Amino acid sequence: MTARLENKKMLKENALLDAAFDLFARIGVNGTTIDEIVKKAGVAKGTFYLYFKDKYDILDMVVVRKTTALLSDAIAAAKARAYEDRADEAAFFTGYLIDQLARDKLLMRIIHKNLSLSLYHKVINDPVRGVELKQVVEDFKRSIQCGGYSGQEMDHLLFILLEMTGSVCYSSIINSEPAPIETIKPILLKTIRKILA
Amino acid sequence: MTARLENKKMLKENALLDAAFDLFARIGVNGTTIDEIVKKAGVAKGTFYLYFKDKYDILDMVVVRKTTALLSDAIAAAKARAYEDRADEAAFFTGYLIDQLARDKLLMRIIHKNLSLSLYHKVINDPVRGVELKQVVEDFKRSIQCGGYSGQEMDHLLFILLEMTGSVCYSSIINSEPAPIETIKPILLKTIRKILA
Amino acid sequence: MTARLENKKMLKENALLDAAFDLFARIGVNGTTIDEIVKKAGVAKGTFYLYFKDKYDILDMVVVRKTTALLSDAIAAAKARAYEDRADEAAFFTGYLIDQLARDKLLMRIIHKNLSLSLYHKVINDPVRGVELKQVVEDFKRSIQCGGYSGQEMDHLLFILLEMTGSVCYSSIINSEPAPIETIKPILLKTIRKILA
Amino acid sequence: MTARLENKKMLKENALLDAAFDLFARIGVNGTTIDEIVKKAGVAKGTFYLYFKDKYDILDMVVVRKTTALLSDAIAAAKARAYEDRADEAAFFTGYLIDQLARDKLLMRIIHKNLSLSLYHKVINDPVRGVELKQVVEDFKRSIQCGGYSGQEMDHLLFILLEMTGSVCYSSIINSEPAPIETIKPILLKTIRKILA
DNA sequence: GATGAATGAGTCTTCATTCAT
DNA sequence: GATGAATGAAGACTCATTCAT
Repeated sequence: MTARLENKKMLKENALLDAAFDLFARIGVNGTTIDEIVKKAGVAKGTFYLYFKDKYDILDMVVVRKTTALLSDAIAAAKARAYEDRADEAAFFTGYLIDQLARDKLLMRIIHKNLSLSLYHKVINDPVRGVELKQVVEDFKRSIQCGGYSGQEMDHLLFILLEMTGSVCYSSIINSEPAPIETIKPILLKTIRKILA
Repeated sequence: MTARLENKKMLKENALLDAAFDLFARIGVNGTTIDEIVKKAGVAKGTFYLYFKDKYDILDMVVVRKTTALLSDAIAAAKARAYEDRADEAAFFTGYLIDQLARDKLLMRIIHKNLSLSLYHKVINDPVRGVELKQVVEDFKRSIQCGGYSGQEMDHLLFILLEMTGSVCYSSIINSEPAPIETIKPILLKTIRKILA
Repeated sequence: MTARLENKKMLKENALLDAAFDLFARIGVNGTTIDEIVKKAGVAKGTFYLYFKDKYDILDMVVVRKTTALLSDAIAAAKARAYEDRADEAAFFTGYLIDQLARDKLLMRIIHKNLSLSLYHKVINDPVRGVELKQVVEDFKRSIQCGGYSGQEMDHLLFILLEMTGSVCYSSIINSEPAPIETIKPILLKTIRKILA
Repeated sequence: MTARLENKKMLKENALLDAAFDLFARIGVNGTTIDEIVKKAGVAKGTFYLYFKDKYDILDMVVVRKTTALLSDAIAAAKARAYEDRADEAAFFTGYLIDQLARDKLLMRIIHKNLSLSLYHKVINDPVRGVELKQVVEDFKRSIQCGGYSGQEMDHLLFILLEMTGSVCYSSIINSEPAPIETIKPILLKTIRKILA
């Protein structure tokens, strides 16, 4: 296949992924039909099945793509700062993610509702960008070593922090509950700091 | 209407609620059809619409009922202990809830996936048991007054603790991720203690 | 059965007939459910079936009752005038009916859409008021004897006049099409006069 | 799309329209189900919704199609006769329509029961055949100018004549009430002539 | 590869009718 | 007679998936 044709193929696939992302985030996965996706993408219905098995297949692709892009972005931003202290870098990293998600509510919705652990592993094991991601996780763990948690506990603590951050941000960003993210963010960071103290 | 008839009506409604709870928790709300609910409940299809508007109506009823029962239960257990210290009582309360949810995975699933804030308010404003619930919330807040948070922040902190506990327990109890609840529980409680320190 | 009890029965039946008339005229026969009728009438669903076989049974009753009342009324009004000339009486009779129907659109709707010939015969053969009605018909026929129609033709002409009047009035009264009844009525009467000339 | 495919599409749509026409006329609109229509048309249920919104959508299409064909036909027949006198042409036109409807009872039923004014306007404003139709209406009006009606009244008179003709023919053709159309037709024409005298 | 017409299983929802109380 | 809870057949509509072109 020529590069040009390859390109045309990618165009269709991307159009479908973009359309699906928007509809899933706005209407919800259940409320979205294949018909709406292909119409929004401007391709024929049959074309959908050339690229994806079904609705949940494209959902996974969407989530992986968006999550990878988000994390990749955060890594690049953090690297640009060239922090010497691992803890500072981790803090910046977290804050950066919160800010991104606060800005893009659709992204927040999609990721929080559909990022399962299996998809997370798909992201982390991506041959291209997985390496950097794993590095970030390691850095993060090293930065919290001083909190009084054992090595084994630390893995779990990271998970607790992620779950806490994720679900609190979701409620705050999407529903302004119990308050807008501007109000919640400092309290959240203060709490994280207390945990890591 | 005679008491006997009234009773028969409640039997049908309860059969529907029980059937719906089980199916929602096992198969998921979307995967469950009205047909399955009525078949499991042993009533005719039309009977469903005698008591509920649609699937989401009965879902709300199920969640409210189960949440109310769970909290009511926890309150009774806490009162039986007659704690003098508010913090001790709050700790027991939290632990009791975790244990209950660990024991009943279906309950964990239903509540975590479907307890919205509006439904929470329905529970808390129940004329019969809402009073006690509000008292528990107040007690909890008083018990964490020493954590270095302002009055306003404290409300938000309670929310953060709830979200953290809820989402971590869900993952741990349902998927044993990142570890079984027996492993996670002490780390979670340790973390809460650090936050409130 | 005592008169009092008999009376209570009639109350229910009348409540049902009144409710049905209103709903049929407003929502249409197909759009109306038994449930709505009994709710509006304030009786239990089962009670409906004590008095009527189904929706179309009560519809017939409603139409016969309303048509009989309307014609009875017109006859009484015509008699009160004590016309000497049959043609004058017939003209008054027709005008009276048009005015009544123009005033009561629901009545117009019910009668035009549901007065079949079989129901008309039920009305005309009513043992109590049928005699007067037949007399009116005979009077009418005699009054148009001069129009150049044979005896056989005259029966059919009466029908033509009724159909013309009925369908034109319906459209005019209900939809103001092609113009309001005030505009149409004189043209219609002028036309009838030309036919009978 | 190829002409062949386009053709196959039209076949399905036509099959549905034909099936619907027959069922509506025979069983009535309310008595007819989508299921019966698709079964008779030999297409799948989903196909129905590809072409029509619901039962009332296809009903409108059927009525417009049939009415347009009928009038188109009558115009062609009248033109073939090349009448010099407008009144003669109008008389032929009316008679032609009555004969057609007497021959095709289903057509009579569908048109009389479902040709609303809004649909009539759809027919009359058809870009292809609407022009001729409007011409016929104008010719008709000019032909009755001598009846002693003012210009404004004439519009309404045309409506009165149409309503009279339509409802009388319906009863006579469908129910032979008060007599078969062969008997009624001359009386009806005689009456029309008297009105226009 | 791309298309989009066609399919029909699957679901929801309504409502006339029954019958135990 | 009166009630109204219960029924389940009937019907409308959706939508993922296929396949001939």
